Amino acid sequence: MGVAVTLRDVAERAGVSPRTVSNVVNDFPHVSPAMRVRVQAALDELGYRPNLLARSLRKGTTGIIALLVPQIAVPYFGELAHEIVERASELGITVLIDETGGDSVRELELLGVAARSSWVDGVILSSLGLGGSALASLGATVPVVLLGERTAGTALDHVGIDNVRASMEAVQHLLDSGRTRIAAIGGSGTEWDATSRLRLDGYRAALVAAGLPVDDALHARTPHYTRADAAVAVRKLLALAEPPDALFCFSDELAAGSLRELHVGGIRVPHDVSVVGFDDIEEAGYTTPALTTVSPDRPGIARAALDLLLERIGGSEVRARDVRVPARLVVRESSMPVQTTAG
Amino acid sequence: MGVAVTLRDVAERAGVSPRTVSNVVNDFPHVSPAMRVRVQAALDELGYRPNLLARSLRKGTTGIIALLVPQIAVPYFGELAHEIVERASELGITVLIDETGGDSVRELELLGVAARSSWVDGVILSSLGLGGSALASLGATVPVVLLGERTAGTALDHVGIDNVRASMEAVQHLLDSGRTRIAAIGGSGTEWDATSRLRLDGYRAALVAAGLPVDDALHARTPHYTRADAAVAVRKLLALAEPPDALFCFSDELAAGSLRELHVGGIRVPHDVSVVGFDDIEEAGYTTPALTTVSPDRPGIARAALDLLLERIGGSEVRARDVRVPARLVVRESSMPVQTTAG
DNA sequence: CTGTTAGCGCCTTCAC
DNA sequence: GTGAAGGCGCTAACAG
Repeated sequence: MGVAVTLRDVAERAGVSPRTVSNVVNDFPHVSPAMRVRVQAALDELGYRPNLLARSLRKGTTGIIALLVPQIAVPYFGELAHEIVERASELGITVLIDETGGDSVRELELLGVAARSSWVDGVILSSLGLGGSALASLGATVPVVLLGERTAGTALDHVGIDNVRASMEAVQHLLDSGRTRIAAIGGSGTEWDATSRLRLDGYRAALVAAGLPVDDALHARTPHYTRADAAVAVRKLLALAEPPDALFCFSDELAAGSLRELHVGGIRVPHDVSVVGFDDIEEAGYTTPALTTVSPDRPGIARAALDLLLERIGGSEVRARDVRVPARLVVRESSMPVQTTAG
Repeated sequence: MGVAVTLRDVAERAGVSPRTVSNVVNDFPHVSPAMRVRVQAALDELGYRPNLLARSLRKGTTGIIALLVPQIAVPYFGELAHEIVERASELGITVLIDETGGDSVRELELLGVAARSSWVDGVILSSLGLGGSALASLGATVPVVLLGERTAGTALDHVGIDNVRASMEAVQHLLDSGRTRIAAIGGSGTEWDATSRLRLDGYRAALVAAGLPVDDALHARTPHYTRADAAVAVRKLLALAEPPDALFCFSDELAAGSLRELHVGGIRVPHDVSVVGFDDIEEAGYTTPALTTVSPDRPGIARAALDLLLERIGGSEVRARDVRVPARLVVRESSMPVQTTAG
């Protein structure tokens, strides 16, 4: 497995003390140029690579952060992870990704491990609904930034969008284009799905504001946020005596699944039914028809999350902050006013 | 940041030596039950968590492996990462994910860092085309398993599918359904895209075997494998004097982008043009029409990669192996014989 | 400016 | 069965 070249080996080779070699390696100021050259030569010659493990043990910090997401294969989380990895890389930080499966038990477990094992300097947790009480058991062990909903009360730094507002906007857009029977798709109805609860709130608020009735039959719950879940939901909605003329889906995957199911049912989008999604994943621009969706500022989320985390890691003790990142509605074909989409 | 409870703290608390505590923590055999109980009590009381960093430094192994992929947000890699993370988790291994951007320089750089910094016990590298010569500079520092093409010669363990064969099958399927002007989409034509070269080989071989001419105009290269790349390619192909009646795309994303562009151009799939993709990402089952695609056994890849890697980490010195994982063609609507898809 | 000395927290050979 | 030392490789006090 190759020979481990240590600092001492290099020191001996160069005829100096380990201390001096360390100074050169870490670019410390007070080293004479001549010495620097000499040590550097020995360094190169032996192909020295510092043992990061030993360094971390000594310094008490690793340069690694953990990113905990429900599922890395879910496009939204994949794209989010990409943003975070990219930004972290710029900052010289390595990201360790783990999956929680959206399971709060496993969420806490992983958080606990990450927290106390000293592997990571901090954690970014994209939680589906970790409660504040659950977090109490953790104590203030590692810096944690929460993504998604601020379900942990004000205990943790948080970065997210205004889901209620964004949902209202999306539904308002459907109302503006003349739709009146707008269905909502998504939300498991469990305690651990705070996000969908907020999106549902926004949906209802928009209807109420427009003076429309809130018909519970028009909300189709789904166990998860997948394309497959949407198929079931859409079939149910289409079977109603008064089927909807628009669908507000709580994720783009749900929307994509809905588009497919509508197509299978011979229902034209947006002619017969408009569809709006949520997240603006890459795929949304390439569905048929292209998907109108709520687009959160993902790079902004990554940036804010890392900024907050690094500040905490740096030792900041200010009380938990809540960063609101903008989200805007991207209007594409799936909700275009009907007359403009002859096709 | 919480108080770091060390082994010694626990030892003092229990009135024993650190050695004994260590024995209890690591479930060593020769500890008297009474002692075990006493130490365990102290352990619990103080909330001891071993410092994994120190343990790793001592043992020379971390229980962490690195997964290097071009882009985690690319669905295929996201889904692959999921399989690997899930399987690794079962094995008690943590996965550190990093992105190479498909850049061979960065690939090597990350590999080198991973190799020598002692952070990781091994590396799974999904490379777009790392050359064997490039690897020579690395030396046998860490165990590495290569995914994708076996571009590193026989220096490294490798897991992959038979791209030539799978591509031939896909094209044969198109031929069987009566298509004769079959285009291929994908491949940057650079040195670093071994995968597309093989898929192209398979495509050509199938045509030749069927006695059809290989028309270079029918191969549209793309800079990457994205949906956006496909749009350009499809427009080019449609502008030909004799446009194709089928598209063989080197990724599902290219296929999804193609479907969209064909739709925009008013071309019916599969009536006018059949489309086949590659990878069988989740999305493939939900495009309109649903996508026929080559489906590699992804869990099999994850399993094989981890098995090989763990064996190497365990110290095996056998010469590099090459595991071929099966891939099968999943036929969906986008290539159905025309008469059956009155739509 | 450079060398010496201690540990970071853990595991493990050696004794008892 | 348990205690006492030593060291994994590195960096940070403290001299000099």
